[in-house]
Order: sequence, then structure tokens, then C-alpha cells
Amino acid sequence: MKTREKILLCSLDLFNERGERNVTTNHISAELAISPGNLYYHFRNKSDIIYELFQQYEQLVGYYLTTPEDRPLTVADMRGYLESVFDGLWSYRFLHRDLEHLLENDARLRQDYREFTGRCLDAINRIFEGLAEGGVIQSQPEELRQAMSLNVWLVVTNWMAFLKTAQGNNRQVEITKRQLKQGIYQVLTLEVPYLMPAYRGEVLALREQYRPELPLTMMEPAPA
Amino acid sequence: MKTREKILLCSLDLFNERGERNVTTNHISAELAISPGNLYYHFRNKSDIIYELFQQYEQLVGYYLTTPEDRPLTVADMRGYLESVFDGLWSYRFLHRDLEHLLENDARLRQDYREFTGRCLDAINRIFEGLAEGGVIQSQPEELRQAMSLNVWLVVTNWMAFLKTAQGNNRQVEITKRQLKQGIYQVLTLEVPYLMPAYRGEVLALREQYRPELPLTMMEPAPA
DNA sequence: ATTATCTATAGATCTATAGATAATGC
DNA sequence: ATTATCTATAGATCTATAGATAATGC
Repeated sequence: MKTREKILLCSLDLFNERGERNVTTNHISAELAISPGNLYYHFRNKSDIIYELFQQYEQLVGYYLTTPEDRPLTVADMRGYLESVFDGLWSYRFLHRDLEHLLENDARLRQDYREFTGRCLDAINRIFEGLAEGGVIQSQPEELRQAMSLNVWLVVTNWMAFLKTAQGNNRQVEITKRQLKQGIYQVLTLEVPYLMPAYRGEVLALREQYRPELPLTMMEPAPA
Repeated sequence: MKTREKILLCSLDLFNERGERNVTTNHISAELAISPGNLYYHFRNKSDIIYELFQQYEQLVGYYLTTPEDRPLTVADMRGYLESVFDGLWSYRFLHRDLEHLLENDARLRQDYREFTGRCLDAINRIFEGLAEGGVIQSQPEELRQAMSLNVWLVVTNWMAFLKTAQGNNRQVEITKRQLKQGIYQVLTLEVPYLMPAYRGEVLALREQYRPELPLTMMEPAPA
């Protein structure tokens, strides 16, 4: 593998594990056992590495969120969207963590991310339309549907942050991919009141599969 | 005013305006025109300043979220909760921005924030119960209500971050308090399907007052 | 006497580059 | 010849403290 590729992979790993803020170019080169100078030969700076990782993420999620033009959507489709989007979120989870700071320092990223958000919201909107056509959920007025899509986006993109902060005392508690996917439970909660009778049972059963194991007991004060 | 108080106020201002990450103890002392040594005489480090600001925030929100024991809740109560919570969020908006990093580096804060989240979720839950008793929204099974409360929490605490990232190209665009309160529109969107006919019109009218002016056009690519 | 403040600085990073050297591709 | 890599380092911060000095409260 080319050094350039290695730098990207290693950076992604370190960013995801420790957070972008806690990973310097020194850490990356040390982890790869190359010199800092070598890293700077391949990338102008840390921002450039991040920007390239973002582009990968953007492409991945864009691919996941394409909707078929020729047919309505099924419950299985919906599940597929949720599973794959949370997979993508997991793989690039560092991005949504220090996002504000990243955007602050990179105009390209700021612009691209804004457009990315717009495309994702449109896609969520189309998915709701498709599910309504497929008889899974009630059809809603455009205005309400857009506000719902935005709520879905907020829940999806911030579930990880919630888990981290609500997690136990231990600093080193790693969130698992399985826990991340419990966000699907929360997203489906948003749909519950709109489910059509014919599919209500099926979707509720699907939702149950993602129910968090330790619901709100994790909020209790630590044992003395 | 005592220097200690000044340090807290000035830190809060700078953190809110520039983000905690971009504000060092040097910046704070420079802004106050005191020596760094003096700042360290009053606070052991930056974490201690942040912790004290968090405690103020915790107390403020705790006060806002108390529920009356002796009567059900009205639409006016609900509006009051939303307005005051978003006010608090505004005053200490830096906290939810770099939260993960703050928690990572301060065990006290980590523990306190976890319990704070638990209390807030309980309060939201009680508010939903109160509104159901008051005939404003349908009563829901405990499980659904808890999941709904968590979604409310996610929308409330992350609306600010969304605004920042979705905001225009300019790095210096400051979010206004008014825009922050458009988050109320999103929270009320969560309640729409559960509204009882008797209050449906009233709540929908309330919601309209918070509708964002520039809905999704802000997502469009920048003009060429 | 105690409390508050300042000056000066050590020590720890981090970023990013210059310049030398090694490896590779014609 | 070009591409890749390393060594060494300048310059910029930031944190946190030691030690001196000033201000205040009995």
C-alpha cells in the first residue's frame, strides 16, 4: 500500500479512536513509524487529510442514500437505509464529533458539508415519500415531512455524541457499533405515530430489535 | 466585582463566542487585562473554570424544569419550558459544543453531566405526563414516552450545532438567539401527531411562531 | 499578616519547513 | 531525473509555577 493511503487509513483510525482534537500530525507519523517530514510530503497539513476523509464519507453516504425511481419503498428498504447509514456513521464517527471546529478552519469543508447536509435532507425526504407510496407510513404535507426529516437528521447525526456523554464513569468506555445502531430505535420512534395499520406490527417488531439493553438506568448516580 | 467573578463571566463570554477550544487561559487574562499568574491564583486551571460554569448551567436548567405537583400542565406551561430551556442553552451554548472533550478531561464533570442528563430526561418525561393529564397530548405507554423524551433531548441539545454547520459560507456568521429558538419548531414537530383535537389548533399556531424564515434554501449551493 | 497581583520563565507541545539523502523509474 | 524519505530545527503557543511586590484588613 502506498504511504499516502496508509496515512489516510491510520489517521481515520486514530481520529475515530481518540478524537481529531487529540491526534496531531506527530501522532500519525509516529503510529506509522514514518517521519513527520514524510507525512508533510504527502499532505500539506492535517486539514487536507481531514478533507479527503470527508470526501470518502460523503461519497459513501451519498451512495447509501440513493432512492429507486421506479418503485415505492418497503420496510426492508427502510431497514437497509438505516443499517447502512449507521455503518457509515460508525466508520467516520470522528467527523460528527468535532465538526464545528473542523468547519471553522476549512472553507472548502464548510461549503461541502453544507451541501452534503442539504442532499441528505432531500434524500430522507424522498425516503419518507417512498414509504408513503409503499403504504408503510401515512403521507404528510410537504412542510411537516421536511421538519420530520430534519428531526431524523438530528437524531441520526447526534446519537453517537449522546451515547458518549451518557456513558458510564469510565473515561475509556468505548462505544460499540451495536450501541450506535440503537440509534435506529430512536429514529423509528419518530415514525411510530405515522405507521399504517398494515405495516405497524412489522415496523414495531423491527424497532424492538434495536432497543437499548440498559435504558435509563445508565443515568443513575454511580453506586457508592 | 471580584476578580474571580470577572474571570467566570469573561470566560463564559469568550467560550460562547469563540468556542472553548479556541480560548486559552492567556486569552482570558488578556481580555480582562490581568496577568496569567493572577488568573491561576483564582483558578487551578481552565477545567476548574469550566466546571464552575457548568454548575451554574445545571442549576439554571434544573430550576427551569421543575414541574408543579398539584396540577396538570397547559400549553402556556409548555411554551414556558421551551422558551426558558432554550434561553439557558443560549447562555451556556459553549458547553454543548465541545462537550465530549470537556467530559474526557474532567471526571467530576463527566459524572455530574451524566446525572444532569438523567434528571433532564426525567423532567421531560414528567412534562409529557403533565401535558397528557392536561388533555393537551395523548397519553402514551411509558416506553414510548421515554423514547420520545430522549428524542426531544437530542433535538434540543443539538439544534445549535446544526444551525452552525448548516449556516452560510461565512465563517463569522453568528447565530442569533432568535434562530436558536427556531429549535422550538422542531421540538413541537415531535408532538404534532400526539396532539388532542381540543388543543391541536393552539399548539400548531404556537409552533408557527417559531418557523424558520429560510427553511432549506440555505442548503442550496452558493450562487456562482 | 493575609490576600491579591505581577514578572519572568521552564517545560512541553505542535506545525511546518529546509536541506540532505535514499530509492525508483527511465 | 524524479519521487520518497529522513534529520534537525525555527517559531509559535500554552500551561502552570516560583518568587517578588503591592494592596488590604486587623
